[in-house]
Amino acid sequence: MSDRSVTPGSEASSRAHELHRTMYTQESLAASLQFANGMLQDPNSVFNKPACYNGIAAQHFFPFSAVGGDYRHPDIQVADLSQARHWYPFSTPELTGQVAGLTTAHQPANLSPRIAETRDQIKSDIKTEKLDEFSPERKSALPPPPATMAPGVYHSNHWNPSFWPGLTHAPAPAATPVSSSPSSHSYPTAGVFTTAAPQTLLVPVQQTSNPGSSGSSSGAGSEVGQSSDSEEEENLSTEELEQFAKELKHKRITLGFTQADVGLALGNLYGKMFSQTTICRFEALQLSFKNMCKLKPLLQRWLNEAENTDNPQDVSTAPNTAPSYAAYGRSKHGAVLCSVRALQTRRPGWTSLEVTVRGALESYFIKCPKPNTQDITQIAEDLRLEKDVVRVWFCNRRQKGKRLALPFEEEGAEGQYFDPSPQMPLCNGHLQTQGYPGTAPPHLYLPAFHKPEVFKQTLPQGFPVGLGHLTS
DNA sequence: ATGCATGAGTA
DNA sequence: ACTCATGCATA
Repeated sequence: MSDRSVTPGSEASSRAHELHRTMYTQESLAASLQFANGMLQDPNSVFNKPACYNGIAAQHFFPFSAVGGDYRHPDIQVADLSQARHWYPFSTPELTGQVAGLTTAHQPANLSPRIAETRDQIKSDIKTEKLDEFSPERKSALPPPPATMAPGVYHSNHWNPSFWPGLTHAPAPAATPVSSSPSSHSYPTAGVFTTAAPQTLLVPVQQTSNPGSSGSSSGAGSEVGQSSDSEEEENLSTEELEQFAKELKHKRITLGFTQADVGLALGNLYGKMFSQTTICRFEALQLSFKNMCKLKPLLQRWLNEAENTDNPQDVSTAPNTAPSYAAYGRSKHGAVLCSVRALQTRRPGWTSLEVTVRGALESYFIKCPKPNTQDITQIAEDLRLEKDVVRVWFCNRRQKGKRLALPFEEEGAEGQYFDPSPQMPLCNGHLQTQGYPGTAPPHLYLPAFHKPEVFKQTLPQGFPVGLGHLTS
């Protein structure tokens, strides 16, 4: 423990300027009854297909949140709604308190995803609600959300479709109807969901398609919504995905759903839950193309359902009685948490690196994005961190790098972007701090010089890229 | 919205 | 040991 710098809040300052508008606590909510048995399968096992895409070309991230930023317009009222929905106060396990199987009836019975009271009210309550929202009736009869979102508020000028040149999509096992798909086996623990509480699903899962109303979505309407059971995102274009992401966000907000709602709704509808994080990243185009393609059909269908039903909440989380999503999250060991205690305990392995440490890691990363074991050991020693922490940090940094890689490129420039995951030789020689032997030829990996903007997003605010002890 | 983490699949 | 998909915890 001594080698970890646990400094919660250390990031606050660096990100504060970006978070000023996010005044809410994480939106989160209860899962639906059918999960009460605590058998949530590991999401990863559901879709994770081998899909041989390796190397850097394998995964193309959308460079940045093309959608997200559009909602920051102060003059767009809806923006508030994007954060709003907190009718599910139990964002945390401790509040939910319920563990699968222990109890399933503490959740508000009829949580409507509608926009509640006034935004002001919502905001003012946010902090306090966490503690007093066990009242079942609360928000059960919220008025429908004002669908006032102005079309056209989305401009993702930033995102350049060309980031996914010639991508060979990835067939997605996706959107498998809860109970009758040939590919239903894709859901390992399908059994749990097959019963997907028919009652909570007022909308026929198999329906389909087409929703005329939501059609906008992929304007091309190409892939999705076709057949309920086999939505293979074969020919999704980047434009379609981008468009869909916008549409999803827009409509989700208009309908009064939070990202967490959507994630849970997918679980209710299709047996595959997703976290707020994933939905957020989807909307922000921060997932790999392949992943976007995989999720799109599910989201498309949810959207269709949500739009075509009179009771949006029906396609929502139907959260009445289940433990929060968190309760089903993977524990540090990949197992479903099964005790209140566990739920209330903070993740043991969580490491919060100090800003300076992060900066140092960033510097190391600039010099060598892919340190070998020895490098990692060295870095760990230098920074007094556990090797695993360092290793994971680099893994995540590389992953993140892919998302930040192409923000400013224009069409046809794909080849020159900052390559975040080069199969480059290890940079032993670059970590000179300790002067340990290195053999790899020097490779220039100083994106900061090429993409200053990228680093603005990466480095802690005000952090000097060049650390003193890091001779470059 | 994002940092740190897990775990499956893969090379 | 890495990539990738994904999520908890937190800002």
